[in-house]
Amino acid sequence: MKTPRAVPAEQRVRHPTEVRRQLIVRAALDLMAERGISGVNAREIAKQAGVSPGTVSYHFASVREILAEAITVTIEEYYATLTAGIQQRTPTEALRALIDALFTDDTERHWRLWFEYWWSGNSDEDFAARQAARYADWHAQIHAIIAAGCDADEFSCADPDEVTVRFVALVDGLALQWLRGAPSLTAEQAREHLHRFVVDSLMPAPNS
Amino acid sequence: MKTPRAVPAEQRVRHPTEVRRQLIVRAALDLMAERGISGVNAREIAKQAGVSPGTVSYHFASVREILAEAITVTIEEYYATLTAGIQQRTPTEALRALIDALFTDDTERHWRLWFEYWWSGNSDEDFAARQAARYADWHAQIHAIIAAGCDADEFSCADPDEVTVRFVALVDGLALQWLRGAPSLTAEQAREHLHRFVVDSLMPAPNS
Amino acid sequence: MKTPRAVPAEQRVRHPTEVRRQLIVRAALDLMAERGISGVNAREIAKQAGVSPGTVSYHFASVREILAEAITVTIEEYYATLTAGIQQRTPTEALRALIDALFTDDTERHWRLWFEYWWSGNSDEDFAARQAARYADWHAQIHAIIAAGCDADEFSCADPDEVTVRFVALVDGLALQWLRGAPSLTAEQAREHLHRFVVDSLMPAPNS
Amino acid sequence: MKTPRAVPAEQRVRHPTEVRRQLIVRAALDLMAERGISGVNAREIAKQAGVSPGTVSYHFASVREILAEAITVTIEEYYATLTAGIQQRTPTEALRALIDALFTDDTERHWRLWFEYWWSGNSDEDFAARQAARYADWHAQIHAIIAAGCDADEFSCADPDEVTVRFVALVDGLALQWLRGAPSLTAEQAREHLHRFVVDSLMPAPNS
DNA sequence: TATGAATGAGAGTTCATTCAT
DNA sequence: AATGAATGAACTCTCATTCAT
Repeated sequence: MKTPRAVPAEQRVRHPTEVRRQLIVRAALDLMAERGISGVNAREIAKQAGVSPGTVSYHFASVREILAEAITVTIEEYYATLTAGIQQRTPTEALRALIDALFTDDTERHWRLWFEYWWSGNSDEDFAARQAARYADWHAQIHAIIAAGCDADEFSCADPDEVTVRFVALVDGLALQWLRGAPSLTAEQAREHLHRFVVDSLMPAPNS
Repeated sequence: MKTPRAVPAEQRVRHPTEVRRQLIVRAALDLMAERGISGVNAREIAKQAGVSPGTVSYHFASVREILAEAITVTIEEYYATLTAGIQQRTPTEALRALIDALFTDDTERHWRLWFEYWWSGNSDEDFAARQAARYADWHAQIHAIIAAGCDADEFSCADPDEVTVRFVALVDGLALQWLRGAPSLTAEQAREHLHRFVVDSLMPAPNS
Repeated sequence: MKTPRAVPAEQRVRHPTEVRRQLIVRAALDLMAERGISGVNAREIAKQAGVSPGTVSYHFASVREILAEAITVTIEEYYATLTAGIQQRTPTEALRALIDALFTDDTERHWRLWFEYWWSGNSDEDFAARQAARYADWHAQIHAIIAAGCDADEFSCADPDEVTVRFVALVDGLALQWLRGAPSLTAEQAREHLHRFVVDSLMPAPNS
Repeated sequence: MKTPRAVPAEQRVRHPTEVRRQLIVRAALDLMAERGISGVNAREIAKQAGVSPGTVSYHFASVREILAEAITVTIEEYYATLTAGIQQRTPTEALRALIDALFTDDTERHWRLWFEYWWSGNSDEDFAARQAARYADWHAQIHAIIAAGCDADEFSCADPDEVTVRFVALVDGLALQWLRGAPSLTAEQAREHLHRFVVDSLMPAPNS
């Protein structure tokens, strides 16, 4: 998860723009995870990336752009991880895998960056639109799994829409408590709570 | 050791420190609600409060202190409002009143400031400790209502702790979706969802 | 040597201007000795004196004036101490007493303040004139003792003026090394050096 | 996170850091000599150096650092001048050359800056350590000349250590009187006094 | 493509002084 | 005589951005 901090300094390499952009974005991500968004500035990004401030400006129009790009990358990677665990399983297994992937030590960084960035006031319209779409996707994916489970009689659900909203809200709310750290909720506890929620809401006692 | 300036005075209004501090905090809150936390600075606070920058520094040691104070005030007021609606009611009525008070246009500002400040990295240890205590209070209050309802046989609940955690997480998660604005959840929908959650979790069908 | 830091705060007393001025000057001296001249400001002087900033401004036209007054007081006291030890003695005893009074732990504060203030750029013409007169006095006093010793055949000196200049310069130079602290010269060593100087220059071997 | 400004550029001159640092230090020295240390600030240094305030900050971490560097340069140059006149001479000639180099109109600026800075409270530990070493060097150099003179029978001295301390103190004390300007001692008189001191202390009448 | 010295507006903070009370 | 809230210019330092090389 940590980008190596290679800073040759003497033998500076020329990279195609896309490669250099990625290196800079990775450097920015490391800094953001370490010091928080307000602790990141152009000079530090340049130093972390092993290039001069001019190089950073050459490849990006502004620091804002770097941060937005970095957050986008973080979220893409996170969703890719989540989605990867879902494919080709029964709905029950899919939900279990999803919940287990949501809160891990690896994902804490993603959640933290995401929350912090969201409220930092740095997001522009373009970015907001993309994230809204991403969030709708996430919502739809949960809904699809639940609906499939209902269809296959794995789940017994009166209202899949209702359960979806509740599930998504619960995920965000538990994440918040987890990151906030008080009254301390561990990643494991958050996962267990979600598993219980699935059982309670979608798998009622067979004799009822 | 440099010669200082004269003071025109015009129409100086004098206030006791406590009054002036409150005026400055209110000015800061207005700015924070309008422009976000990163859009607030000492000069603007002074202008908004109708005083000179020196006056702000006279009453507060730092801008950070103003922001922390402002957020504290916001939260205190919000919790006071919530708590006011709870007293002297049956548990069922108390929960209903609480939910209706949680998401209103008035409270949006509180939620927004609260989230933004939380992630801004401006909070110090002292502040964090106070907020953790406040959050624990909130948790305890919900738990008390639910437990009282169970004791009075208004609610039927297997595990009050479980329900409390779920309720609190749901509140935060719905608030997040509401403020985030995508996929747009209105305050009314959030309230309705919570009301349904109470019915589902605490008031099962009587014949069961 | 330390002014007590009485700060009643509740029961503030009214003092005649001269008394209040002295209290403020003493407070300023304590601060100057403790933190150096650049570490002293109007607010701190007021706090140390147990009065409000306004009171300081009421009694003094400027901070500069307080500092000048404070240094003047310091020097007056120092010279009074030096002079006290000289009266009614033989020239030899007078010089000995003088040298012993020059460098003591008590006088370090006086020297330090004096040097620091001298170079701080705060001295105005009025102050400079008074200090020049004071310095001429000091010079004359040394000269008088030496001349008296020569007249009384206690000292054998070819040129009293010459010896006076050398003695005065030596005093200042040793003080500088002492305060500077490197290569460490103690107060005792400085005194001994001056005593040897007196013997060398004014009391040659009787058989020569 | 605020939008920055454009740069007019006009006639920007670019220098390697080391060159620019020296130019800034020279500018600071000019100001210090003219207005005293307390009259120097970052803005003025920038203006004097013909650069923007930002450029000053780019090359130095703080104003303090500039002042310390400036004083160091001053002292280095002064000692270099003194030392230059000493080499390859007899001890007698060396001392004469040294004394003549000590007090000249050129060196007044060095003495003044040195004294002023010493008491300004701006010096840090690092600086103090370096200056202590420099002062020890100076002491050692005087001692070496005197000892060489004694060995070569040019000087007749009972105690070279004693004479060294006295010589160094005399130099500082005379400098103080010279710069202080009251009771006015000229550079020429100071030099003459030191020459007489050398004759008195190290070159007694041949018949003794 | 990459550099890094240069920019300058603006940030937070300090502080001697004023003046209504 | 004493207060202390208020002032505002001036301070040092930051930093995203520019541009000649």
